[in-house]
Amino acid sequence: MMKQKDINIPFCDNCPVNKTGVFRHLSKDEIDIINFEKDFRLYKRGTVLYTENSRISGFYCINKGIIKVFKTGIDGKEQIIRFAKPGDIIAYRSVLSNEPACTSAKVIEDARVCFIPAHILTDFVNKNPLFSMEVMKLTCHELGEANEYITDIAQKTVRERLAEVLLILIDDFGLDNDSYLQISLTREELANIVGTATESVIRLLSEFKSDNIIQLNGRKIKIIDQKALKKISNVFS
Amino acid sequence: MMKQKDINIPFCDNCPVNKTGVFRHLSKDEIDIINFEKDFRLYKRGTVLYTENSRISGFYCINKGIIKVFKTGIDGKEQIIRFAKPGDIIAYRSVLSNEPACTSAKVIEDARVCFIPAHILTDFVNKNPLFSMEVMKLTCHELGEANEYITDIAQKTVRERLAEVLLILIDDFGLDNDSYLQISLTREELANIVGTATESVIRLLSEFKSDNIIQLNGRKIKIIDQKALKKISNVFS
DNA sequence: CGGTACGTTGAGTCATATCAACCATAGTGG
DNA sequence: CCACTATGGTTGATATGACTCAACGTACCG
Repeated sequence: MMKQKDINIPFCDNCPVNKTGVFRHLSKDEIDIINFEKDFRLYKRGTVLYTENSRISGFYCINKGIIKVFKTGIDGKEQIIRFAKPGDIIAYRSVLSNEPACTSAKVIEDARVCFIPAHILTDFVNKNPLFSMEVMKLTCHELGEANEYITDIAQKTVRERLAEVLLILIDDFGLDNDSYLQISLTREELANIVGTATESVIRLLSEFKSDNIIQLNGRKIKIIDQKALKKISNVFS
Repeated sequence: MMKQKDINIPFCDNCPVNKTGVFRHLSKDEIDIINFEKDFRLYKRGTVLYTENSRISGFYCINKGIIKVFKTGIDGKEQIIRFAKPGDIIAYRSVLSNEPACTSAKVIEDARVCFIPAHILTDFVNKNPLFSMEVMKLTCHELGEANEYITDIAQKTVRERLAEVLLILIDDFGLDNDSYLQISLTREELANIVGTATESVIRLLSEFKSDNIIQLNGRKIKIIDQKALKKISNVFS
């Protein structure tokens, strides 16, 4: 226990993740089990957590930082499927369906991550219906988002999608006091979310800039006109 | 009970669906409950089972026929997400996540369908861990497929995707003795899977035809050279 | 017989990908 | 300290895949 304190391992029972996330219906005892069995890890930007087609012996719970989850397509081009941020869990799909990972995961922003052995997830799912239902809801929610994504990519133009991606990023990571987007991505990464070429993202971003919708400082993107983005993206919500 | 026999309602306990599908771990008693509570329905081609954004009071189990599950995008253009065939269940996502449906469902080929009230699904998930795990696996599997789909649409050309869709249809619905694809779709429906314009599908199909990869008899598609399709689609499996 | 839905083909356009050159920055090693 | 290299960003020129629009053919149906 001292050791945990020494290197600043987060204790599960006061981890903010518990209050809101998928773990919210676990008992004190169950949380303690996770706390005991989990393996805490620090990852620098660029580190790969796991790769496609590999078998994984557990799942990851993000305490801090940002992870990108992606598939590798033609010519090794990455397609970013989603981001994981504090409170999110990743690789659970592979554990539950007992299949090899269908995605890879890489650190975007230095991260603190807990690795939790697979048997805990399956045990709890079997023994705790409330938890099970929570995991199910999470999966179903992700499935719904994936379906949305499919429709968008299939039907919208790159321009529309880029605007939409910016809106999603604003939603997920927020803006700081100066309206700067709180996640920093390379142009290539942006392209790999939108599903387009790096050059196209660059061109469209500078178009948005000349239209006074955003401002650009290197990788930092300042959002000026969110309404305009909504209009471009064809999202009316 | 006589009534069931009269109009040919399938009994759940000898429904082939039980052996392989998500229901395989239900007890005799549980199956009986479904059999008692389910509502059997016949649907003609074109019938809509449910639509996007509606609340659904249960889920559907397909006994016969084919259903298309789709989202409605820009200008009402459909994006087909998947097909449901005998043994598949649909709308369970909406029930489990307690969200409105994120898709619509329409009959492609005259269907026999059982409608099962929502509470049965949630009850069984809560009480029967094996069933719960089975549902979870199903969801996770669909999620994996959705991710695959996203990557394909984002990175492949229409030509590649059309070839891949044909392969998937062969996999899912099989070929008859004359190598004809066992599902009949309009050109527009094909386009709505691939995520392209109807005209593009038509042009590419006749290209495949002149390359002796397929033959066309109206909506019937005869598969001549599956290897060529694999090559075109960039799938090496 | 007209109507409706589906299929086909052609022509023109445009968005986006590709290819290539170039700049900026930062880290590396001699 | 200076090449050296790698990585990321930008811009321009060019090519082309795919969409749109439009016309027309076909088949089935009441």
